[in-house]
Formats: sequence, structure tokens, C-alpha cells
Amino acid sequence: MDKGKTFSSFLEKKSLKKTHGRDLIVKAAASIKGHFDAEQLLDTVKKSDSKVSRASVYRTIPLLVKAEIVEESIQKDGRRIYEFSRGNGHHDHMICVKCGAILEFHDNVIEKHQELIAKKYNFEMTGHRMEIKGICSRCRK
Amino acid sequence: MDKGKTFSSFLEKKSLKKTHGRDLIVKAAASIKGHFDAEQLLDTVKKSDSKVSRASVYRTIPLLVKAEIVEESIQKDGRRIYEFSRGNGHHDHMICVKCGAILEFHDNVIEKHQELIAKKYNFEMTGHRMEIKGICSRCRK
DNA sequence: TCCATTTTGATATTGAATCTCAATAGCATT
DNA sequence: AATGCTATTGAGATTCAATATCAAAATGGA
Repeated sequence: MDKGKTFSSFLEKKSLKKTHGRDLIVKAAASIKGHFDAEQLLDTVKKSDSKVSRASVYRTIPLLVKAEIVEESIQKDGRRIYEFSRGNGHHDHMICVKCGAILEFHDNVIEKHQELIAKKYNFEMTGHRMEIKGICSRCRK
Repeated sequence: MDKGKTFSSFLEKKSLKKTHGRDLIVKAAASIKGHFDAEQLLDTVKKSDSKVSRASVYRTIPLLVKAEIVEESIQKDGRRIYEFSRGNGHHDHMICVKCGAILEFHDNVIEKHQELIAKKYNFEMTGHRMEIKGICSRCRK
């Protein structure tokens, strides 16, 4: 999946401009394996062009999220973390309170039930977030 | 349920001291209907004693959360909100992205499945958080 | 190329949350 | 009730992610 192209068409659709900075920022996001935060993304971008500013990174992230190129989740301490969407579909997180590891999981039953709950309350669901907090198998040993 | 007493015994168990400030803070939390944030709690406390400091409120909140007297949840923007636990058991939230309303719900199937998922990954679950984001029935009209 | 409009970089500002530290309060012991 | 040790407090400073500001630069249609 060519995320560069996807972002490009997103920008067109929204009549936003394709800029050097935005291009480098998507590429940097794509190059990071796993989760990252805004500062990490900034560091990565700076490796290709140190003139790209922190402000641009912070301004571009919400665009990437809206374009569904990057997924956002908020940790228990309030920090935002991101993840380049590799088309592996939606998933939720299990967070180890000891080592901070983030494991991913997906459960269809839970997904379905969320929809049922929303329907029951006449709530138009646009998204959801779910996290299981605990101690991962490695830390339990 | 006498939460004052509960907090009191929590403090004893942890060899923490019962202070005027802590007492006023629990009472203030109990007096607030619905969700509140740290600043609102501070404002409420100040009504009974304006000398209680912001720092004390921020320091006491984690104690109340640990004592399970207050429930914490983190909103999409990263802000922490709290709710005095009225013994109505665990529940999750549906948050309206238009008006900001917070609706509560509980679903046993989802709760059960979380445990199953944790077990599957050999993860020792200590807690979880789930939020459905969308547009509430009132805003849909 | 021109030009209106966006976007950018650098920095200042915000705001929630935390830290600092001298002064005070709690409480077990006399 | 007085002592002394330690936890706790208040007030303000500090932190840090995130946002706002604004003049200068880049974008892209004409």
C-alpha cells in the first residue's frame, strides 16, 4: 500500500498543499517500526532534513491521523502515541504496567458488541479505544 | 457506603496520615455529581477551605484512585477526568464528539472477553479502559 | 512569471501536572 | 501534655507536551 500516494490524494481532496516537510514526515512515520511519539517522529524527520520544525511535525500528525495513515492512541499517563498503519487492520492494545511493552490484539466479539451497545443507546459510533492494562508474560516470570 | 471511612482505613493500611486536607478533598469529590477534573475538584475544595492547595489536590487524587474511591479515565485529548465511585460498579464510557456528553455503559460479554484475551496472551490483567467515541442520540437529531 | 493563499520555522506561550523546600501537622512515645 | 520523628502541606517554581504567533518562504493556479 502506497501511503505516500494516499496522503497525497488526501491533501488534494482537502485542498491542502503538498510540501517538502509533509512528504518527509509521512516517510519518517512509515520508517518507524512500532509505536512512536511526536518527539521521536521529529527526531526521525530531522535525520533527513534538520530544518523541518517541531511545529510542522505537530501540525502534520493530525492530518496523518485524519487520513488514516497513522493511528493515534492515548496512554494512561495522557501521552499520545502513534503507529504507522500497515493495513493490518484495527487492533487494540495490552499495556504492561511493568515494562511498558505494548502488545496488540484483535477480538471480533468485542468489536461486534461495541456496535451493539452503540445501537442500543442510539449512539452513532465513529471510533473506539480499548486497552487492557496488566503484567505481560515476560514480566510475570 | 461510607467512603469517608473507606479512605480512612485505606490511609491506615498504607500508614499514611489522616489530614484535614485529605478529609476535605474526599468530601468534595463525593459532593460532585458526575465527572470532574482536578481543577474542578480544587475549586470545590476551596469552597470549604480556601487554604487547601492545588498540590494537595493533585497529590490526593492518586490516593483516591488507588483506594478505589474515585475512578479515573483519560479522554481523547489526554485530559484526565474523575468520578466519585458510588458503588454502581464498573462501567465504560461513550463520549459524544459533538457535545462532549459522557454516557456510561456496562457489558458483561465485553468484560468476559477481555479476560479471555488476557489469558490467551498469558497477560495478568489488572485493569482496562474502553471508550466508544461517536455522536450521541441528542446530537443526531 | 505573477500572485493570492498556505505553510513553514523559530520562538513564545499555554496549561496540566509535578517538583521543591521550609514550615506545619500528625501521632507514637514518654 | 510535651517531645521528637516523619509525613504532609502550601506557595510558587518548574517541567514538558502541545499550541499559538507571525514574518518569511513555498505552493500551485492563472
